[in-house]
Amino acid sequence: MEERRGINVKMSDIARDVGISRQALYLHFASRTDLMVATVSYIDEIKDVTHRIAKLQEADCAVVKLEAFMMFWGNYIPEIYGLAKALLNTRDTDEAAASAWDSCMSHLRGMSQKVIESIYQEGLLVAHLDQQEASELFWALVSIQNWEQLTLECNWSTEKYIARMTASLKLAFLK
Amino acid sequence: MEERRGINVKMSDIARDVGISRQALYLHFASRTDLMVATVSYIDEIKDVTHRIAKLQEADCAVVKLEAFMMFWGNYIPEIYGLAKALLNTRDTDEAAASAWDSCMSHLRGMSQKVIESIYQEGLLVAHLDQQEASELFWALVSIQNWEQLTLECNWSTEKYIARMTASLKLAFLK
DNA sequence: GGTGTCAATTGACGCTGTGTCAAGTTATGG
DNA sequence: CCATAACTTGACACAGCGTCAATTGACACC
Repeated sequence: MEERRGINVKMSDIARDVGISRQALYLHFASRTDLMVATVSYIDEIKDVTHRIAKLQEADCAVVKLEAFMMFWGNYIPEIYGLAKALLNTRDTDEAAASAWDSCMSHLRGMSQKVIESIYQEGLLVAHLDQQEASELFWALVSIQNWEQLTLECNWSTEKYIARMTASLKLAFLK
Repeated sequence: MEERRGINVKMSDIARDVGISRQALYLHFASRTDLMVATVSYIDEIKDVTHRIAKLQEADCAVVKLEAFMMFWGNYIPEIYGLAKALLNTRDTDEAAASAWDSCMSHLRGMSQKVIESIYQEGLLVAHLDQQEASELFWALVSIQNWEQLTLECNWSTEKYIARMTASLKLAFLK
């Protein structure tokens, strides 16, 4: 998935790489979507995502929290991009893939909300957006699709992505 | 395409709607991708897009140009979203669809560049971004995927999208 | 009225990729 | 030695795209 950036990865490819027959994959996973969903959970566990996210909450001010979030997220996306892309591609034809994606996205949405809430509580949120609007916009701006466009199509490095995005988010949301 | 938002539209569906047989579609279009590409051109022609875009250049200051662009673009996306989505979905498996999409996107990129250039020339561009970086970021922010996320998933109205996005773009790019 | 052309029709087929099924093989532990 | 679990092979159904051959119907032209 990561090698091919989630595109053109067939069950037979996976089986070959793993060293078992295509059919044997179905002894472990009910479907292609099921395999992807299981992989998402596995990666979350492996990379200790829950813990890393919890640590973000320790930031002592909103600006630091925003910066910490972008540091985490900007470095995390490249690690999961292929799988995310594959899930995204499957989403339109497969209900289960759609809800798996939505579930991942709602986590991200929750994180955006936390950041915005923190900004709001320090009285730093720009006047023209309420908390919900700001969260939603923030969520859109840090979406994987935007990362994809900036890094893969515009050749931004991870560092550049993090730096420019962080700066722009500050301008867009902080008074 | 628009009805179903570009998802699950088969050649047989199109043929049935048009009132001819599936196979007859291939007398007019070499492939599904070819049909979509032809439709893109058709729509561009019908909606007089080139003309509407040219008019944007008449704006007499950068801020007005940015506002005019968002007015145009925010109202235009809903009209072409289904087709765009279909093209986007096909992109990963079909080279021709990919380059058709890229061509559309490079138009948008050109428009972003024009807006940013205008801002720069009036000395209003934020200091932490050069012209190219700003264009690329601008392009990402006004992407169809962001529109999709905000309007379809967050239920923003077209007006809300235009208003909030315009305001945020100003904050992010103008001194 | 006959003829040629063009658009469309029907029915069949090949291809890819997912998912299923049945029958047979191999390794391991009791 | 046997039962079980994990895996294998080969075959098949199904959806969707794209192709092909044979046929039909309408229309213009002479």
